[in-house]
Amino acid sequence: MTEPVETRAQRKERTRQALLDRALELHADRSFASVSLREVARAAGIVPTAFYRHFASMDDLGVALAEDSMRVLRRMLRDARRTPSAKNARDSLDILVRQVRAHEAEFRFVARERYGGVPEVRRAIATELRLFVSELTIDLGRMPALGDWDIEDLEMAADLIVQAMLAAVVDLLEVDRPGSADERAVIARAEKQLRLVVIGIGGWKPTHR
Amino acid sequence: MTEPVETRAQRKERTRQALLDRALELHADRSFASVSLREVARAAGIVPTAFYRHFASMDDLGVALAEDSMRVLRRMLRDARRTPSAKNARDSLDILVRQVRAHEAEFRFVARERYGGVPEVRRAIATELRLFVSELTIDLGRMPALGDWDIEDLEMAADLIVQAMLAAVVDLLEVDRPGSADERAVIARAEKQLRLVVIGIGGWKPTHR
DNA sequence: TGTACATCAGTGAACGCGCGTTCACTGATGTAC
DNA sequence: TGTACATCAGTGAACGCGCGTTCACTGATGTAC
Repeated sequence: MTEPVETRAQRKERTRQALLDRALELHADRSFASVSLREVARAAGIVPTAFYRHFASMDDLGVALAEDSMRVLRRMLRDARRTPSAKNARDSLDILVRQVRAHEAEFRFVARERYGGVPEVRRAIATELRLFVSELTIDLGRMPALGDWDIEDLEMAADLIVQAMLAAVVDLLEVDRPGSADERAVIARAEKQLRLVVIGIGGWKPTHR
Repeated sequence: MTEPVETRAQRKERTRQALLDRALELHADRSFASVSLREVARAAGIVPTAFYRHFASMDDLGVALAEDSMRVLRRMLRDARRTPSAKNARDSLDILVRQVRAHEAEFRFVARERYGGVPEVRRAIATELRLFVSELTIDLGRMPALGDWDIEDLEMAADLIVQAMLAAVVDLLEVDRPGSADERAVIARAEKQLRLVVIGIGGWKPTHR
């Protein structure tokens, strides 16, 4: 008997990942709700009933997908934090665009299912997005100019930035050709919006303290 | 023979409107894509096959719904324009909140289907939303302080305002009890965000001219 | 005003299809001794 | 190292269901004369 190249657990994990990957792919041009369990199983090369060895339902898989996708966003924030130049709008946008292009499917999932999805998926994304805003809030609070801001004001500014950047991501995903004039226009606008918010922050009168 | 109380055309229009209304209701707690033709027909009190007398498909009905819903948004902008005090953030938010509460279903449709919907619906909403931003851009351009702004910069600011306010609408729709502390927090944050953008606009250095 | 015909919103039977889910199973991998 | 048994990822047949869509129809409303 030759040693097995893969343990049973590894093989199972590979199938699970295949289900997630194929589901994300099938989601590219329609809503997640319209992707069926049978389709995903077929695409992953297993029989429909074997799906249940990995997820209790498509909703369950959707939640896993939401968590995986948000992990990509959070990693991006951590990257940005490690890049000292990321304090200026252009470089921050650069990081964002690079991440979006490297993880189109994940960003598309978050953008599309944030509001349109199954309640369970929507809740998972909302939770993760709130964590994301919290992290950004803390980052903002560390900036010397913002040290005396009320926490609620900081959060409000972080939220505005996240909303604007997420909207830019959606536009970016709808651009047909990366590198086109359309794409440059979207990036330029997002950069201006970011700068506009930063100017607003500079002129803001903190609520109290 | 007594005179008919309603002409055939009027009756047909009533059924058509019933289909739209019921579809919007059924959409309240799930995605539009998961509302079936048969459900809508059933709710409107007609047989499934009679649906085709009014719309070619559910996608077709969805586009009609998108147009109707966006009409509500545009009417709101026109209302705001007629209200002189609407130049301050608090009063603008007031108008928005009142409109959202008066037309929850329509706002919910726009918010949820903007990204998640069937391509055709998404395109319809995107088109109408672009028109909406254009109108707001023109309004901004009329403000004396902004007379020398580049049109692209104005549009960028209008877009940021619309994105932020639409995000506030979504939060508003997810608040369970109108008038609750949650609702007041959402409104307060949206108002601050609007003021932050206005401050940003005040400090903006126009691109050229 | 009365009659004959046209229009057309809504009916009801029927279809084939893909869906999620159940169930008893198989056979390779893993474990205990 | 070899044997006997347990585990469990994946199989395949089967189910009932709601779906969108077709078709020929009905009967009230509308129109032409």
